[in-house]
Amino acid sequence: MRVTLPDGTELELDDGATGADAAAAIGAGLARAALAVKVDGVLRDLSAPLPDGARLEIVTARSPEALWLIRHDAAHVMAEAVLELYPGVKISIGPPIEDGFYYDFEFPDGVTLSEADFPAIERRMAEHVKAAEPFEREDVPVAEALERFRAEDQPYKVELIEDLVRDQGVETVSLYRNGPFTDLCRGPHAPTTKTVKAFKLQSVAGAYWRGDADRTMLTRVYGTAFLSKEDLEAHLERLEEAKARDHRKLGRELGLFEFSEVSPGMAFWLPRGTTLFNQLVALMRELNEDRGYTEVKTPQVYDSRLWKTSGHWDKYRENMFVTEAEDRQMALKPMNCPGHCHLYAMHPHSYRELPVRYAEPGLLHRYEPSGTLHGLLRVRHFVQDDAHIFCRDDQILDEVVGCIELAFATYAIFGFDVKLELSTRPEQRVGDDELWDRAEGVLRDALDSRELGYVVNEGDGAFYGPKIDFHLTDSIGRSWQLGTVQMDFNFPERFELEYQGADNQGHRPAMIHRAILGSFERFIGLLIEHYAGEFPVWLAPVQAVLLPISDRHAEAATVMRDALAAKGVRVECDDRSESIGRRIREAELRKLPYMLVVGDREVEDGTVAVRRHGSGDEGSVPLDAFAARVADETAARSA
RNA sequence: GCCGGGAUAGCUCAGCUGGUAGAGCAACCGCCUUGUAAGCGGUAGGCCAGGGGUUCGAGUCCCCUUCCCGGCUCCA
Repeated sequence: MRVTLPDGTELELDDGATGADAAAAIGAGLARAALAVKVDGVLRDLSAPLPDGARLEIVTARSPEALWLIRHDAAHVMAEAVLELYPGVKISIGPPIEDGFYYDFEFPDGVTLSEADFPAIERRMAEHVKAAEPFEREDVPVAEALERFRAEDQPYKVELIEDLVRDQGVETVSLYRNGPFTDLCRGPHAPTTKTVKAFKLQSVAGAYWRGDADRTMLTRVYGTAFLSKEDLEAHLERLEEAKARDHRKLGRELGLFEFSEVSPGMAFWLPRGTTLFNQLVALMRELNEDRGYTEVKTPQVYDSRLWKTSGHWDKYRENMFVTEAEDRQMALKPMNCPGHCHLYAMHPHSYRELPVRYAEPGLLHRYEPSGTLHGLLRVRHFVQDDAHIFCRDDQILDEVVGCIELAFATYAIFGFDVKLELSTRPEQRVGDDELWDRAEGVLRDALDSRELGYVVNEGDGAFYGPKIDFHLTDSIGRSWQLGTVQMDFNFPERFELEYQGADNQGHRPAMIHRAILGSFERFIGLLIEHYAGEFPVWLAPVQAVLLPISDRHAEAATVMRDALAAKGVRVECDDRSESIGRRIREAELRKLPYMLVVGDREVEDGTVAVRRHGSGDEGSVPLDAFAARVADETAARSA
């Protein structure tokens, strides 16, 4: 038999040869370094027989797949150690993930695991790694595997096998054994456990079996593994550095916002944070205005009647703050759409005026589960840069595409690299399937017309329509939704929205919900982490600070401050009797873009000595020139 | 909401197996009058998250509540 190597050369092998044989045929060094093979692009064990005519690639520590492989190995080694240290543990699944691996366990009653238990588990793992236990694959009939895991009292494995039989009709399953530990596993694995030299357990967490909140809560142990101790150390260091960018820490240090027990999940914005917030509101107003949106303002609290019309009372009430006044049931708005629909319906509309685009930086309240709150990234009180477009059928595609383009144009200002998701009809929904077919089709067409890549999240849409979401990851790799474009034929029906057509008849408009930043709160949280608190000039709450060298320069500096402020520069004057070194240090720590030192020379010449954050003294410039520079940078929203 | 872990001065954190709370920074008051990342001295500051219990005695042990952290489910 023969196989083809990545460089195109062909290799002649005995029939039944394995990946290991192939590696050995190429060279002894490669044979030693080989961890697995890729056969026609699929990762396989080194010990698996190769099919004739395969495209073959030897996977070594240098291959991109190597980390995935050894993290999977590490998960098995961890399960092995946990099973030994905690007899009676039930094992479920343990896959490699981005940056590491985890394994989900069910511990016996009364046993809880905490990070304090990690050293003992890690020690046991290290012993198994040192022993270089081979990973041995065995393909066994389903009946035998079931019998085995039933005998071992491993109900999760039994369930997994039963589901494989039911859903995929499998007749055999593969088991992997390392040392005394055997796991149901698709594989592949490295030849032995010895490649798992550099690993670390990181955290324990709860996780529902099969991600189902109605099922058992398992104990998930997260860890990571690398091919070398150096790589592991570097990774742990990166995590430490990421913590320094955490928006919750920077938000407090930079005096942007606070949280308090008296209002969980709702931010208190300090003056500087509010300035930042308002810059973004101004940006969105400008962008919206350029694209034909008109701003509206709608109420906070509505009679439950409105929420019954929209469907929120049925499908969304769990997430709403409900209250009572004058014997009426009222609720704070969790979304702006019903208010906007109601507003649209209050006046007749002609086909000539469509599309109607109502924008509103709308304050929303959502009663989010307590365990999900997370700094500014998940709150109960937030402002959405929301808009609703009411349009004719023939305008839908252009409008959806326009929203997508606005989103990309906006993210480009910040250098955000977003990922797209298309979410389709959920189980909890209003409207018939025909409307959903249409709505999902429009969104797909819009994405395809711009040749945009996206992943599909089946069943993840809003209860009134499918949506395109824009996602961004935070400093430690968690993904958060920013903007959204949602197609909706349901609300126009429920609110009986109409416009008068050229035929003088009433017609139903289509509706598009869209937010670009998503919420200002979440966006600012991500912005803080993105810039590590070093905001560009246009966003910086304080753009410059004047630093008079000594008390005798304070008056001149104060006059300069007022002059700059009059030209729109957000400026402070730090004339405390502290050393200039101290005041520069503090301004640097506050990450202020500009420090303006004023001494004898500057007072004399009407100049300031400009120091840019992070890059030192840039020399003196006339005060007016500095003001012009800041004005330019602010207007351009650059730098 | 669920699982696990936390909560000590404004901030970051000490406080061994129970014996009536400590540091650095910040703050405040002086002095210094300063040329590009910490000048010097002094003062004040805590119902140890809240509530119950065990104990002669609780920041320390137990229970409950609240909030926070890491995940899961859910979501902008």
